[in-house]
Amino acid sequence: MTENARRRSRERLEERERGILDAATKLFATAGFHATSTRKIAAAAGVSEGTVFHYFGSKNELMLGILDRFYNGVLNPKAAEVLDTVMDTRGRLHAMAVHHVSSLAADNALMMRLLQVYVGVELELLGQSANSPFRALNRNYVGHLDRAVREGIERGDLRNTLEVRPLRDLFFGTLEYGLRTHMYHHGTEGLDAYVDTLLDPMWEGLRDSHKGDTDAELLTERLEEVCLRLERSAEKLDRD
Amino acid sequence: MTENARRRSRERLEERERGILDAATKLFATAGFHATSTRKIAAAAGVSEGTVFHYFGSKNELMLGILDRFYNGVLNPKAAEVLDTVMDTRGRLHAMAVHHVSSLAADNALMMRLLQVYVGVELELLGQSANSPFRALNRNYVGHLDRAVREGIERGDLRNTLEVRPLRDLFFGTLEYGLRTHMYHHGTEGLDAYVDTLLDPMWEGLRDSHKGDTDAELLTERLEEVCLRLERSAEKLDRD
Amino acid sequence: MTENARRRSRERLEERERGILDAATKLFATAGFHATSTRKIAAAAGVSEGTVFHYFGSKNELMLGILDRFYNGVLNPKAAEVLDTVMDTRGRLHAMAVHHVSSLAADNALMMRLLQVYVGVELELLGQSANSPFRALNRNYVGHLDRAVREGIERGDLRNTLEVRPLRDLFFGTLEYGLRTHMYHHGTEGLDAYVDTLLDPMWEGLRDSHKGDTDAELLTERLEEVCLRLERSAEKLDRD
Amino acid sequence: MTENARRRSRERLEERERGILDAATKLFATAGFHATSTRKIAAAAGVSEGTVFHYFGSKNELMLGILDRFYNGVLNPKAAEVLDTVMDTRGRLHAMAVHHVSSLAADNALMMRLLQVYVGVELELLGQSANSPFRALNRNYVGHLDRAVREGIERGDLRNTLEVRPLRDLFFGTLEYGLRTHMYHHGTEGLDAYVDTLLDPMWEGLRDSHKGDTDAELLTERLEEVCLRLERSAEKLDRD
DNA sequence: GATGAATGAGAGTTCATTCAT
DNA sequence: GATGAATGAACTCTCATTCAT
Repeated sequence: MTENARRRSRERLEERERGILDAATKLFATAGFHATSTRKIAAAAGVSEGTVFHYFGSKNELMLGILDRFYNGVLNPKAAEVLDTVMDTRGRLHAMAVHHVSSLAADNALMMRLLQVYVGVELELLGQSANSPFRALNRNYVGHLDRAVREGIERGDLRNTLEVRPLRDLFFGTLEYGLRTHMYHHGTEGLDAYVDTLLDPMWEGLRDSHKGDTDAELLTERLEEVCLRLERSAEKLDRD
Repeated sequence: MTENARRRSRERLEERERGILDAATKLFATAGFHATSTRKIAAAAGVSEGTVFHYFGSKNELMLGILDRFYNGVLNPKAAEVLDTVMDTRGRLHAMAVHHVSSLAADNALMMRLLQVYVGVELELLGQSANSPFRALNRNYVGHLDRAVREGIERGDLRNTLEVRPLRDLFFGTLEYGLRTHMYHHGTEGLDAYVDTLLDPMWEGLRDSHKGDTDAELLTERLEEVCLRLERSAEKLDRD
Repeated sequence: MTENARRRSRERLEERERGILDAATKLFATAGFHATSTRKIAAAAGVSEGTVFHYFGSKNELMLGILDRFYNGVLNPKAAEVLDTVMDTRGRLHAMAVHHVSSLAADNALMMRLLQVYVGVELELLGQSANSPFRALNRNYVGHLDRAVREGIERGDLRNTLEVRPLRDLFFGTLEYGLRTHMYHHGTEGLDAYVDTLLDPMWEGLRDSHKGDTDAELLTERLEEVCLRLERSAEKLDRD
Repeated sequence: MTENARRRSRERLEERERGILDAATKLFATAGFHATSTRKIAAAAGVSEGTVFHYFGSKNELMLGILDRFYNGVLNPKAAEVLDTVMDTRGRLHAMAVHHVSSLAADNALMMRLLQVYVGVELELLGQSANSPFRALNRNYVGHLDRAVREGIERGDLRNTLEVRPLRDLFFGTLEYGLRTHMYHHGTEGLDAYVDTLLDPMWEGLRDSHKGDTDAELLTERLEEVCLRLERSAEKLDRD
């Protein structure tokens, strides 16, 4: 076999594998894991049923193949890039949030649903064993946020009382829940702006607020707000 | 049939229904929806397979029955009670958070897993239609947080720039994600304390931080209270 | 439910079970275990596939059900009866041999083939574990021959040098091998006569021919012993 | 291509064929025919799946290849040798029995199990057609016993009332059944001694006991045998 | 000659659901 | 009202075999 032929052959294999993964991703995300038969996947990928098992061994490994591709092909590379490029803490959190949300939302939110789907599957298949391959993938990815937070505290951007675990929960919990509800109502439209909206109060809760404010400035701000409300009340009374 | 007999009979029915719900709840949460056959549920509840269908019509309706009992029997009553009893905003958020988390964590985290489980199921059965009975249950429950937030803003406890939707995401997203990771590592132990840890940065991000640092701020607060009273009066006039 | 109805119901169940066993017996014996699908069995028995599994749980248990019915329903009862009725040793062996062979040969030799079939199946499924249910069935049945032999020796009908294990091998090995070859050539025709042909030399080898020894024979024995000793000496020299 | 190269090439082919046969023999005997996939055989033999089919065409032909090698490579040559070397009937039967049993028992009883396995397979594949290649192999081998018996009768060593077919059944049936039970309990240990134990009563049933109706005749006979044996010993001593 | 990717028919088994009793 | 036997469609997965390379 010539060198060329071998390369062409390997490309064909990878193309098939990709095709099966694509089909399975779409179907799992659309209809759920259990409602998607291997037959349907094979048909959607344009291969025979046997081929699916030739490539992935079992339906579960196929699911893991999808997750693996997503974490190691999309999430991790971009997260690492963000940390290498952006330096200020707020910018990092923002970039990671946008990246996280938009990755999950890509392809019509396939992956987001897929992750939800997988939680249930994992429960049935693996209990919640710490050795689950999915846990490993996730642990790896979450490490990027940890680094951003650690360095943010070192630089004095974040309160030094923050612990890393609650922060993970605050960050990913908010983003994923928020993504879910936002997409439920508006799809991917305005998603980036919504991430900002979510990040604002979060940032307020995280940043080291001792930096910079003077009492006078604070006071002014507050008084202005009170005025505003009083004016509104006055208007209301006027209307009646 | 005497009145007594009729009552006894009705009690028996309700007891059976409860038994089936209990068995199904435990099994679904432990092993997942698909991995739990109706046969197992019947066996665990000590009834025949046919009886399960007599009471619930289908496996899906059984699942909905579980969720309904949980929302309307546990979540909603307690949430309403919190709002009626506790008045200050931070206390309300705290009480609701603790309530939410501990309800989900009760019975060895059965319900938490169950909700996860259900997301996948719903996807398979109903797509993501807005008419899903589960959505209705959830919408209803989430309303309690909305009220707490709305009133918190009115009182000036929360920034008036906050919108209700992102807040829901921040609140429930953080709590559920946090509950998941906490229980994964430590079970229910130290859960309440962990809720505090999660709530602290959240609160910092939500509360109207201009309150209170200096004498001037105290003065501001007094002004705000006056403002609030005026607002309420205005509303009263408005309603009448 | 009336008493009558219950009985009728139980009869129906047993009839179905019998029907499935019959169909499976015929198919397994005709085509082999692996070449017979559960689908075919269900069709032959006139029930649905699910029903087969309702009654027997798995294909293997179905096989065991067949063997159990054969051993406990046919072989054992008749063997016990023989031992209770016939008293002289030769008659017993003869009756048991005829019974064994004709039971195996009944139904167009279904059972004989079935046993052959099963040996292979058992190998694949159970290794050759001593706990195999099939071993238990067989051990039980073989006990009848053991008894006949033991009592035969006690009465002086059989040589008292005979051990029970080699005897089992001689008896059943000859009969089954013989049955196989006979049926291969002639079917069941002349089977009983053939059993006699097999039994004759066997009996000669088993019976206590010393009944009736003379002094001359004793002398011969002594000569043989001497001979043996000489031979051994020769061998020793040979080896050195 | 040079002569040498051609030879080397042919050797490689035969080596491969042998490798596949060895692997398949071990796997079939260990796990059974159906439980052994061609994939496993290929892996065990260190070749690709396609190669197995290049050499043997199908799984069944592979099985036949194994049996053929066993009969024509092991059983037949030795049986022929026995008949050419040993002359007295009892010695011949004994040598053949030991040979038969120990061949079957070699390699951890692989072949014995294999034959059991094959019976089931044959049933499924070929029905019981007389043309089966396996029958032919077996018929051929059994011929050796037939010859020993025929000549034994001619010499007056065996009763002239014996027919050849029942004798085959007695001989092979007892040996194979006995081998099975012996190995089940004790493996190959003490196998030769056990063959003697089986052969003793068999011989008693087969030999012409009329030789020696009178004591004098018996005595003569025995003495002749002793002479014969002594002569053999003498020859042996001579050779050294 | 050797490979191993691809096939697709068919296997055993499960399961929610029905309905006669 | 309660039962549980009966169903049959659908499932995941295996496998001997083929054939382009």
